[in-house]
Amino acid sequence: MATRKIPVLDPIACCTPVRADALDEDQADLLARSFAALADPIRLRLLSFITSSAREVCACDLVEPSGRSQPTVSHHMKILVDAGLVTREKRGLWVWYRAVPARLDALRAVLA
Amino acid sequence: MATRKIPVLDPIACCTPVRADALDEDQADLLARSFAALADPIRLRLLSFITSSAREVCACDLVEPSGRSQPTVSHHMKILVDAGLVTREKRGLWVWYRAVPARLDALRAVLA
DNA sequence: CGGATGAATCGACGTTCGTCAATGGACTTC
DNA sequence: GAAGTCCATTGACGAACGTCGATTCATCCG
Repeated sequence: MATRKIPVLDPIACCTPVRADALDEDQADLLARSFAALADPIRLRLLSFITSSAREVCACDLVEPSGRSQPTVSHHMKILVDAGLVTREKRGLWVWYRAVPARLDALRAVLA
Repeated sequence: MATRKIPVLDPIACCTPVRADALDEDQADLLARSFAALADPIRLRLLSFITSSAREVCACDLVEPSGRSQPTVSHHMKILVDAGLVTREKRGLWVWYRAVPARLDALRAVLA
């Protein structure tokens, strides 16, 4: 397959800020999906656990502090990964998550 | 009543960015509510209609371009107002909405 | 007062979401 | 290869959400 697999990232990074111009339906739909990933307190905390750590974070270190079951945490992490806010890397038996600063920058730019 | 009626605004403006420190549950809850207001394409478009206009916007001018019924638009505007992103002012028979730039700034700061 | 108008509220409906227990899959170790 | 560990997926359930038609509320104007 020759096609790039990052269909969600670019349209947001390039679209005009909310304050400058009215959004069309497609832009609004993409952005809404991104903000929806941030619209849950558990996901915000999971994200902050990762972003506030200098490097990456193991999935096993997210369950206990989040106060949710392992399947629930896995579910929320999938949503964050699908939104492009976090990357997932499996090494051996463990999974490691990293933040995607550029993605946060892009969302921040939309609110300018 | 002597109590201030802006319980949602301040805690967000003063909380630390997601990238710097882990959020506690209360912070995460407040922030999630704010982002949830942005997590719907109709609301994002309604907000952009207002922010992209220099001044205020009449409620009657939001129904047709949004493509939703009047009760639905009213419902979404209430959510935006409750989130502090927009102010609502009734003058005579019409209702006028204004953006709250400081609120967008505060949310932007959280993603820093 | 009485009719007209713009917007909020209500009631109902189908859809999506957050959650967990149970299960399955991938990988390591013995 | 058998047992064990970590994580994802499935299935089910109640709660919350988005939507609209009908109604109510507030305001203006004869």
